Amino acid sequence: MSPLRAKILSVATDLFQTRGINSTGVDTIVAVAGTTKMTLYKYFHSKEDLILEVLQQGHQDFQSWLQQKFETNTKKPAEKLQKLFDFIEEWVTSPDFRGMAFLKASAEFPNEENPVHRLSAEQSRQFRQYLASLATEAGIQDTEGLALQLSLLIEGAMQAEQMKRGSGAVKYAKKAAKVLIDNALKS
Amino acid sequence: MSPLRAKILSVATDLFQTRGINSTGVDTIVAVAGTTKMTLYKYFHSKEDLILEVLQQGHQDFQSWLQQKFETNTKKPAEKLQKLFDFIEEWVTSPDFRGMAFLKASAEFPNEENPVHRLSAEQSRQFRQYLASLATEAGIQDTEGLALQLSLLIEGAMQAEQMKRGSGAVKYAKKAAKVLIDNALKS
DNA sequence: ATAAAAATATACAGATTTGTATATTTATTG
DNA sequence: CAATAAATATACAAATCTGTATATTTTTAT
Repeated sequence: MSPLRAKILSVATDLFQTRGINSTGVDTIVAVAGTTKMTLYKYFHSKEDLILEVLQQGHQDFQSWLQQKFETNTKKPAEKLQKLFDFIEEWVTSPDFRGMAFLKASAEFPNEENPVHRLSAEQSRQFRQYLASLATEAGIQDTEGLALQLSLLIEGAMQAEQMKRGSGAVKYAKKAAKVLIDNALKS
Repeated sequence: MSPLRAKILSVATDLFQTRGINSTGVDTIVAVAGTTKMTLYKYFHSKEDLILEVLQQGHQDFQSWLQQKFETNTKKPAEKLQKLFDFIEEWVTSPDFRGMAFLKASAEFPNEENPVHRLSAEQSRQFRQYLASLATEAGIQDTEGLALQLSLLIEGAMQAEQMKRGSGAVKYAKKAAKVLIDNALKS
C-alpha cells in the first residue's frame, strides 16, 4: 500500500476517534495528513469508502493484536476466556484508547440500512463469534449464550471507558466474567 | 411549557434518535415540527442547548417510567434488582426503542470537555447510582461493584439492541444478572 | 375593537460540507 | 535526458449548516 494512502488512513482513524466521524471533514484529514483532497479521492472513492476502510483496518488490527497476544502467551483452552479479559484490559487502558470504533460508528449512523452501520454490526457479530469459539474450546455447553453475555460485558466496559477514562470498568467486567464462566462450566 | 416548544423537543428527540444528532439540521427539525427557525431559536438559545434539553428530557422520562413501573408492580426489595431487568426488557423491546440516548450522544461527541458528552457521562453515572441504591435495598455487600457490573450488562444490551433490532440481548443480560446477583448475595 | 404578544415567511450572512475541474510541479522510470 | 506517473495547488460548484435580521401575519388579552 502506498505510504500516502496509509498516512491518510492513519490520520482519519485518529481524527474519527478523537473528534467523531461526522464532525471530521476531509479537508481536515488532508491538512493533518499533509496532502490534498485530490490525492485522498484518488485512493478513496468517497468519504464513506474511507470510513468503511478505517473501520475494517481498525477491526483487523484489534483481531491481529489479540491473536498475537494469545500466541505469545499460550494457555490452556480452559483459561483462554479468562485471559482474554486481561488482554482486553490492556487494550482498553492503553493511553491511545478512545472507544471501540464499531460501537461509536453505529451510533453516528443509526440507520440499519446504512453501509457503515451494517459493517459495524457485522464486526460486532464477528467478535461475538470469536468469543463463542473460545467458549467452545473451553468446553462450555451454551457457547452462544455465554459469548453473548461476555460480549455485553466487554462492549459495555469499552463504552464506559470511552465515556469516562479511568473508570475501571474492565476490572469489574473481568470479575463478572469469572463468575459467569465458572457458572457456565458447572452446567 | 408552550405546546410549540414541546413539539420541537419531541420532534428533535425522534430525529436525533433515527438520524443521529450531527446529521440532523435545525431546518429539518422545524420543518417536521411545522414551525420556523425563529420560533426554535426563541425557545432554545442554540442547537447545543436543544440537544442538552432533549437528553435531559429523555433521561427524565426513562427514570419516571421506571419509577412508575416499580410503584405499580414491586414489593420486596430483594426482588427489585431482578424485576428491573424485566422492565428494561420491556423498554428496549418497545418498537420505538432506537438506543439509549446518552450512549449514542457520547459517541457523537467524544471530547470529554464537550457539554453534551459531560451530560451523557453524568446520566450514565446517575443510572449506576440508582442501580447501587437498588443493590443496597437488596442487602448486597459490594453495592458499587455489582451496580457497575449490572450497568455493563444493561448498557451493553442496549447497545447491542440498537445495533441489531431483535437481537435478544436483554434476555441474556437478564440471565447473566441473575447469576451475578445470586453470587453477590452469597458473599 | 384595540393593543400587545406570538408566530410566521423570507431572505440572508458566513462558514462548512463533499466532490470535481484544471493546471502546475515533483518523482519515478525507461 | 525524456517520457510517464504521481502529487500538489487552487479554485470552484452545489449543497448544507447554524444563526440572525426584517417584515408580515396570526393569536391572545384587555
